[in-house]
Amino acid sequence: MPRPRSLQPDRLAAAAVAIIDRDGLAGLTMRAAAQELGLSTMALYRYVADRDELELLVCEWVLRDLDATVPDGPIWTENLKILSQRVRASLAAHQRVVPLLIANRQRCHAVLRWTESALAVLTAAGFDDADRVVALRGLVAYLNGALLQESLGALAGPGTLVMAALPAADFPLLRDTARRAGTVSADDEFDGGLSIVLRGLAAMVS
Amino acid sequence: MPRPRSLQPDRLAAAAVAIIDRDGLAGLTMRAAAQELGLSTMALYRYVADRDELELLVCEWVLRDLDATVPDGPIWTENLKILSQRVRASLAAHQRVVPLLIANRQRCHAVLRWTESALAVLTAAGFDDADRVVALRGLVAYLNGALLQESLGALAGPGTLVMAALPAADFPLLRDTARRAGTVSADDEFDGGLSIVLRGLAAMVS
DNA sequence: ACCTGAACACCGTTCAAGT
DNA sequence: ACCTGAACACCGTTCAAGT
Repeated sequence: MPRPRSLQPDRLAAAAVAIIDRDGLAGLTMRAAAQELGLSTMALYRYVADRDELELLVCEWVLRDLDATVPDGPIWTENLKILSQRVRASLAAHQRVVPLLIANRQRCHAVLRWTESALAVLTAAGFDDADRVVALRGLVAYLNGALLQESLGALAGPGTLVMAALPAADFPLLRDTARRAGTVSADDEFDGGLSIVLRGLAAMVS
Repeated sequence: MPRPRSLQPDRLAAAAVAIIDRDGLAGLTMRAAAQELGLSTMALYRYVADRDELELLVCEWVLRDLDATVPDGPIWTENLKILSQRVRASLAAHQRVVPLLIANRQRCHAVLRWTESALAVLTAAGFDDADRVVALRGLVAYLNGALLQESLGALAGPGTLVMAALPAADFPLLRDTARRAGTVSADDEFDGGLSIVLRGLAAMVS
């Protein structure tokens, strides 16, 4: 009579995410995850082959509720905006997972489904061949970069404060811009950058 | 009579970069760096306080020849393009350093000087206040994302091949786009994405 | 069938000692 | 003043053993 598994893969992923949210990416170790679940370290290897697989589990779990259906509004740039904001919303509560998502972007099923939908919007807008490749990769590059920047520290975080304290003689504009940065909300920054990319894409097909 | 230091900080950085180029980021350890230089591990701590400082040294070394002067061509988007391409050119031979650069973006002197110049171009183009913050961060988000994508694997790399082998029933567009991706050069991809962002920026001031 | 604990080959870093 | 080696508290993972 087989003893039932004491764990759902879901619970393992949730525990790992809880650790990341609490202690950061560096806090996620096989030992810490096992302890969070009240298991021995080696018990985890019954559920994942190695640490890499645990990280993939984390990615899928964080995006488990991501709506990857194609928005069908009349303006295609708005549809891309909706898709982009859905990703950001899913990650809002688990920002520090972002580096794992970038590393697993080609293996994570949720990401692949999202990408298929983004391509559907681009295709309907008239992109094809090399243009579609460049458009998708350009959008994804912005998303990855913007989400990563947010995950590494808020616009008003300590790094920006250091720049705000730079000598005015050497870095007048950077110093001034860093000071101004504190007044821009994270939402406005993301949406503003996204609008730049979307306007650039629109210029590509017109 | 003080014994002369057996090492220039430059040589330490160069050795660390050589390891990264050869064995990847994971290959860079304090022990490996010391061995590369024929020193004991602990000798390194006479030159850097910790591993973090070694990584900062790597960032400065890789960008040591980065020209951060402000291009003074008549078209400001072209000037931003030149600045962006200079960064990519500096990193071309050391792509795997990119994650370290992103992590140290607010401490690396070479990055700060570059950013000051990018801001000079944006300011001359008429950006100010919150618009300038959003414009800079949008451009930097694209650059970071694009350079990181390149550093994690070529457009024609194994990850793309996996996507090209996806089931046509579930991922028709992604599969097709991944197949097409192999025909787009890394240069064209980067420049194409950059053009999207620059056109979007131009639309912001007109 | 599922879980555990010891052990191995690694990390970064502290500390006391050598020349 | 500069460098070394042992040691400590960590990693991920292998393997043999327990129930």
